[in-house]
Amino acid sequence: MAGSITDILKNPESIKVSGSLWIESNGQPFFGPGPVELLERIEATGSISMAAKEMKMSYKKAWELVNNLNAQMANPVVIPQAGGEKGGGSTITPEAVKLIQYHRQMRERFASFLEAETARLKK
Amino acid sequence: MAGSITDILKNPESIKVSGSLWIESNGQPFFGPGPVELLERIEATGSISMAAKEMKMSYKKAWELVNNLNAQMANPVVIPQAGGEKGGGSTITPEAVKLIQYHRQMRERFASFLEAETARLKK
DNA sequence: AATCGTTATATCTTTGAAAATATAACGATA
DNA sequence: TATCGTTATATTTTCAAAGATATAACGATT
Repeated sequence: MAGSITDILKNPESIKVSGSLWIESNGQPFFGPGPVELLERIEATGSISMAAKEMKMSYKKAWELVNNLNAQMANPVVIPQAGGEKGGGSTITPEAVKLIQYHRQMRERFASFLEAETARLKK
Repeated sequence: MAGSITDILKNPESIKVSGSLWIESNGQPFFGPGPVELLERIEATGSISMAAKEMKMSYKKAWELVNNLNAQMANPVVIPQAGGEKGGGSTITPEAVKLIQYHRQMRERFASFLEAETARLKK
């Protein structure tokens, strides 16, 4: 529409509003898109190392994410076991499932917000 | 409230939803909080180098931001003059003012969204 | 033409984060 | 007790982004 922001851009059709969303605790981010996917893959594979490999993330980083998550929660979201049959593994707790679900819903609302902002930009 | 996400966190009172917002063109971010502040300071000081210094940003980076902005717009947002009285300087165009205003309003709406999400988290 | 502080650009250096590598500890199973 | 693949942790290496530095070009004013 006349008078919109897109009018003053060189490539009006390729424009959109984008963003990122996360949950902070103690002033620092602890639960964004990365940890969500990691938890989901730990649930699927039963292993931190396999989940990390699937995401092409170093085991170290994955382990740090898990550790940080557990530290912020009243009860752990991942139960790791070093040693045992097949060398060990990790399982996620009901709290983790709850977190994942919540984040997914939140992201849907955020996606709507972004779409609305992108639409607004053009009119 | 019982059953909320905050119940399963170690520090429920310090939790909040946070995020970042920007405008993309051609798939890459070109207008976020940094450029906004830079444009505002160029307007105030009449100089890219002074604006950069105020933000403790290298002149190089500031110049790159300005260049990138100008490249994405149908008409430049910053008019630079090398040489002249006092060595030169830069002014911003009405298009720049429009962009700044729009981004400010957008950020206010985003702040409301984040507050609503933070509130939702706790109930 | 000499001066000024700025814009414009190239090049070198730093440095901090990510990745890669290595190694130890673990515990059920056979 | 030997094996397995995992968790747990430290150390080293790599690499790209940021920063620092240097230099040229610019043009109104004097």
